[in-house]
Amino acid sequence: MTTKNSDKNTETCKAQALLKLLSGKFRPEVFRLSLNGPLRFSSLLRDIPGANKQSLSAALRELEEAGLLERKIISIKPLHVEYYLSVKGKSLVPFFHQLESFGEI
Amino acid sequence: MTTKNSDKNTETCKAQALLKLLSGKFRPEVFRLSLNGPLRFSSLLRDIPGANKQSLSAALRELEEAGLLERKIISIKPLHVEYYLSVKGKSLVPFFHQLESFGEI
DNA sequence: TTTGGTGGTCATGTTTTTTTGACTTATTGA
DNA sequence: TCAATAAGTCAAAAAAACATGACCACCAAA
Repeated sequence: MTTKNSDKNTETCKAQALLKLLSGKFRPEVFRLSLNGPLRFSSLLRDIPGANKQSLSAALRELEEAGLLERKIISIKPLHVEYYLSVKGKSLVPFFHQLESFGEI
Repeated sequence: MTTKNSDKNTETCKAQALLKLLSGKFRPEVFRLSLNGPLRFSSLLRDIPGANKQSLSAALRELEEAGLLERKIISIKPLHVEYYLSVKGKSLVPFFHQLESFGEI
């Protein structure tokens, strides 16, 4: 088939895009922290060592754009925003567990 | 437990290190191409679109240092080198397949 | 109408990664 | 001895990622 090679390339590109998305700064931390429930921007900033607003913001935005996280304004009083794993995001959980176990090989 | 958090951090760090190793330029391609059997430097250079010697060399060296690839000189005629997946490398195969399927979500 | 809290953005530097092009080593065959 | 081929290395430039500090938007209460 002539499509075989191009299909494979597409797969590789997607795998690479996903890998890149997940491996950027603070992304694994955001991911793992969000396993325990919804997260607020300020708490992430506090809880992730060395995190800064700009990178964290970029991480959250990109993960949201990829459909892995969802963003929800929960209060307008002093303005609260929550980030939580989408269904798609939750489907990556076993992947992360696998990754952590591989890390120990 | 006080160890719980540090354990998780260790896991994250290891996962992150592995993510970095696997997500670098051309690494997923090298990985997937090597599923079909041993690879030569020049064929990788040909088959991976946009690949350049330096980055490819770095990818191969790092994957070898991590124990995922093995390097073998197979001929001394015009000097041939083969790269192939180690046992450890092969153990990552399902992980990559999972990644590729996620890429399509 | 000024202050305070939360959740950001923007412009600018700095650091890390990747690319590029010239050079190297080893071996064979002419 | 000289060219050719495979598999690289090295230094420098270019590009991408990341960090920093200043600033903005929104709303409420004082």
